[in-house]
Amino acid sequence: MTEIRDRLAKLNPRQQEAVRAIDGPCLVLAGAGSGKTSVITTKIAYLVQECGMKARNIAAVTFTNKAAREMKERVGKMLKGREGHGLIVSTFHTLGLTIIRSELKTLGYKPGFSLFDTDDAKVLIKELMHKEADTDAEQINAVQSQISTWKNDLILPGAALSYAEDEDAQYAAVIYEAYNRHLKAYNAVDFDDLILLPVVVFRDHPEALARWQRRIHYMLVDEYQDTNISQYLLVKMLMQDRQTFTVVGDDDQSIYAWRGARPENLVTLGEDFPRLNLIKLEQNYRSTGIILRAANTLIANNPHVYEKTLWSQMDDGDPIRIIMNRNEEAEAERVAGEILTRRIKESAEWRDFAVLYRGNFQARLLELKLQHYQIPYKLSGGTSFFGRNEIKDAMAYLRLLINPADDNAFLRIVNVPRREVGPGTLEKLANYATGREVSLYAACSEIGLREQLSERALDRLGRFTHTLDRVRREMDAGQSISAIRELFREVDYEGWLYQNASAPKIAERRMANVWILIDQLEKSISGNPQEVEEVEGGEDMVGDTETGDVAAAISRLVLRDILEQQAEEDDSDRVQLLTLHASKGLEFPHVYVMGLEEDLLPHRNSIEMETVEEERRLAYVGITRARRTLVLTLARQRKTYGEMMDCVPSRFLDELPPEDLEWEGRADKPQDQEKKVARGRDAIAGLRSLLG
DNA sequence: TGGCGCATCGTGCTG
DNA sequence: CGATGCGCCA
Repeated sequence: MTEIRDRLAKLNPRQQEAVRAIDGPCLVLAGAGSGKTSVITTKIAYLVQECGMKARNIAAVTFTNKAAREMKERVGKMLKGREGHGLIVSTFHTLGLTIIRSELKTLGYKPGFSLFDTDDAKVLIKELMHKEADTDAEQINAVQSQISTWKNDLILPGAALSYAEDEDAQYAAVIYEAYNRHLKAYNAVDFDDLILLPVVVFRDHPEALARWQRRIHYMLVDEYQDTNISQYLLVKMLMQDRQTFTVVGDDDQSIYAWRGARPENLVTLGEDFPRLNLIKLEQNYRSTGIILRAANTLIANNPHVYEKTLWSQMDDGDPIRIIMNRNEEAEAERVAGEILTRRIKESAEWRDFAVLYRGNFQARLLELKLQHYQIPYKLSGGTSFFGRNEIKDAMAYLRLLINPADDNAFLRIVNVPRREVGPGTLEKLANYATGREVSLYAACSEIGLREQLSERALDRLGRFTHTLDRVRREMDAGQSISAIRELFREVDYEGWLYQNASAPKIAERRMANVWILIDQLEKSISGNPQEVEEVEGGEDMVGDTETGDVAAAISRLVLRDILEQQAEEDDSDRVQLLTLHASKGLEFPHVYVMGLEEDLLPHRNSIEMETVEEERRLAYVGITRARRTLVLTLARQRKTYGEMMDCVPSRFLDELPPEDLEWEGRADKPQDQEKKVARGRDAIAGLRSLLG
């Protein structure tokens, strides 16, 4: 028996059916813990080893880096030698980036384009809005998220302008148009463009689509319920001719509607591909009977398109414990104490425990308690590294080296460290650049600028651009990383950090962060030069010069594709602290979910927006992460914005089967009474606010 | 130009 | 309560 047949034999009948369905479109409705990752990874191996398909013609797409990494690892174990060569396993965004890189010319972009993260985009939108009127942060956020929504829905500025109904939408559409225009001038794209632009280029250039259709013969999409319209179209376009794909999803785990996900894509798929083969995976291999029952009971409160009932052969296991605490500090204390004792009792490892919560801020108190007990933990979702000013500065330097048209990067660092380039100089420079229709960087070396600026100002700008020009030449000569390191020394970025920091230690730390970033860059360039090969016969192939690799690596840094790898390698034995969103796709023997309170889970915004169903799915995701024991905690009082507030237990607690629950810290009847009164009060307050 | 102090506001989730 | 941001003063 071959290895793959052996592997297949270990799957249950439904899973085998899902693996074997290779001739047409296939939708696998996979409940939590039903082994969907096994199905995807086995299917990839099956396609290669049993069906003779080349790995380079297969693309598996996920939503998170973590999921992509895990899948790569599992497939890597199955495919031997060069069998896996050229296989694409990546996030939607990374795939989009690769497509854009291969179709640059068609799209009208230049090599070395910048990738703007949400912060970069915000800076640009803010500037565009300030030209119109005085604006506050809230308006900026509103416009930014509106633009993002349009891009996710594949609505281009022209369409947005003509469809915009009210004045606000009209205004947002005007900014949208200007925003896109500026991005293009900066030779930059944003996160949403990574999906949108491939769809647009495929739509407008059939030969580009054909190139990629020749490259990808079979597609597998994980977490399909999380796709937005643009992502769905991307898959649909690539697969419309061959109709050979497998998408795996679970509408009960759709928790990203807030960022444009369309779980109804599960239904649309059946309409667009009538031959669709629908396979349900309903056997759960993960959780105890009680945990699974609780999950089923909870989610039964939501409407369903596809009915599905998870079952398991596991024992009932321990009851679910619900621990009510005096306040959020007692809650954190309790969770830390629980983990400490339970680890001994169950002779478990630290890594067997996960603490899940709604918002990252909830982790702060817990961290203190864990530190106090000297419990090792790993905090996930730390976007903090890229939020740091020194990292933003460093990224701006890198971007400007690769892409001189990136005015945003230019403006961030032209005077960092101080070069005595003030607002006056910049305004004149900007006016001149606008008039000449060139970038700020290019404008610096134009003769005409001499009439606008003083000798001194010109000299300062010149020194800045000459330094970067020289570094760029060194990079072209193949000395990228050492040239970059030398650049930071030469501009004395460290000195600037020391000047600005309140303590030398802080400056030291910040400089170390910059070196970490550059080390990562170096590793990723020497480690895997081009993760995905370019399409064959692509006339617009990205040259694989070293600067090209640096450019690609920088983009991947922005996508957090590289740095997390580092964190993951350090898979030491630690308690995992995660948001509920970040926990999707993972499992742990012992799970704690904190803060089961109204306004927190469900989140208050979701109550106001009447999207509590998504919060219920979020709770469902949390519950179904647990293999053996599950503990839900809540606080009677919680400090919000520094003010003590009374909390009401989450409605989701009432939706669990009471006989499987074991309450702690709840005085029986009177407490229930109080709860009802409080909830009534809440409802009245809600009504009042509705009536204005 | 820089440093400090006060005020304001938020704190849901991701690539 | 904390972080950020702005404005005022040196």
